[in-house]
Amino acid sequence: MVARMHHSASPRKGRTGRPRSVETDHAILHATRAALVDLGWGGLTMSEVAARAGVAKTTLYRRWANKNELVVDAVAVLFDELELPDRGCLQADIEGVVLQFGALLARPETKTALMAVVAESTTDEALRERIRSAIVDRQKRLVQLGRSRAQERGELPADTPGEEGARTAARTMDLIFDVIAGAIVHRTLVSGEPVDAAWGRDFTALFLTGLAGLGDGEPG
Amino acid sequence: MVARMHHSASPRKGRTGRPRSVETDHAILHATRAALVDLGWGGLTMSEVAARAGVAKTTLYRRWANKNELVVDAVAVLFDELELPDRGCLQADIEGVVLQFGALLARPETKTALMAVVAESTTDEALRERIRSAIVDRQKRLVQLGRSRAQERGELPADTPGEEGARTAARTMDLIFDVIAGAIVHRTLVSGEPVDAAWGRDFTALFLTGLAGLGDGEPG
DNA sequence: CGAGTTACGCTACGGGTCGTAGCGTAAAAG
DNA sequence: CTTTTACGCTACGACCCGTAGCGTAACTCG
Repeated sequence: MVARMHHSASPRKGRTGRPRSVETDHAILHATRAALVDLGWGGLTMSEVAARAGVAKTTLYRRWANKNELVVDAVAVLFDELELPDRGCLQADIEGVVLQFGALLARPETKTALMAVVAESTTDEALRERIRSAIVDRQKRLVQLGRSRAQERGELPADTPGEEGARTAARTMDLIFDVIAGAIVHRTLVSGEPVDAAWGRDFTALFLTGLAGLGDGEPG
Repeated sequence: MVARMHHSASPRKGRTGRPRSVETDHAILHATRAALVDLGWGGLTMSEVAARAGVAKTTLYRRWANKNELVVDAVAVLFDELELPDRGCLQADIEGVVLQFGALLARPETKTALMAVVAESTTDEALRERIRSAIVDRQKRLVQLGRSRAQERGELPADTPGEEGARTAARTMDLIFDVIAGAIVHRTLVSGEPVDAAWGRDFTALFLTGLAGLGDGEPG
């Protein structure tokens, strides 16, 4: 993890000179999200963000090298909202996190920004790493938590001990994550349909029992 | 479906004047994909595409209003490759289409372009519609085909007749589509991992039998 | 307190892209 | 040959990018 000189790793206590204003940090990130809502990704400019934040454009470039990194940080904090309260059973936990993530993606700033930076990350390795540490890892924690919680309840088989078991467990985690997050993202952004309670039930049913077991449930 | 005057709806036989060159069409779309590979979405410019295609920049703007629409059309033809040969059983059919779609998304031009235009489409309704008709609908046809094929085999229950049954069938189709496509896209673009045979098997198992039935299969 | 150090605002700049207008020419239909 | 449309070329104003230079503000250390 290379500690760039960008943004606030920590105020570096033994540091001389005028410190960076954290208020300015927040103002910039907030202005970025607001501009994202109004203008979308393509219409977003550094000048616009600077103007909205009441800050000189040079101040932006002292903290972020380009638009991509700025937007990642601006959006990343939104993912802190994600939580996984214990709802008693695996099905309820999944439905809960699906609706949460769906609501997060329904917000115009995340909707617009997330796919754009992911697209850019395909040709920018540093950006990909920033996205991973700032966003993806936070989501994955939830998957891990939900899975181990279900294992404690006996709803899922415990991991096979040993190196091989750890590998398959990791693979399963990755698969689960891609399926859940991918479906929600695709539903929201590509299909353009809302992730509501009904869809959350349908998805969870498919996810838990598979395609074969689908449609055997209640009609409502 | 508003018929824009853009690109080639059809040569309009009873039309006077010099016709548009279809070679120029292809040259531009090909140049767009090539430039996308080399420069990525952010680095792509209309001037660059025009130069690569050996065409005046004005010719580009006579056919496409902006970068987004050009890229959608340039990438859309790649989705024509998708097919669904009958592999005998539902599981094999799914694994096949998963690998196909994964291979398509592994190509740098699709990888880079797809998410970018989807991101833009969140603030551009016309672009969204263009994506839907040019890309999404082609994929959805495969889902429909695979499902009805499985129903004929008796692997899936037939649709309930009547209006209500049609609605739930449509909902199920949408759900299936979002889950499959979403997982592949997420795996490829966000997680940055390949959609290979092993992952295809794992995903299909999860998709068919659900999370509960996962891990009971063969260890290899 | 003053010296050193860093952050900030402001202005200005070269370089690049955008999307369009204007014009002359090329290729089709009648 | 006339009409109509497509094409290439040039030029243009508008905008954004990212940086340099400079004066000032804020904080630390001696």
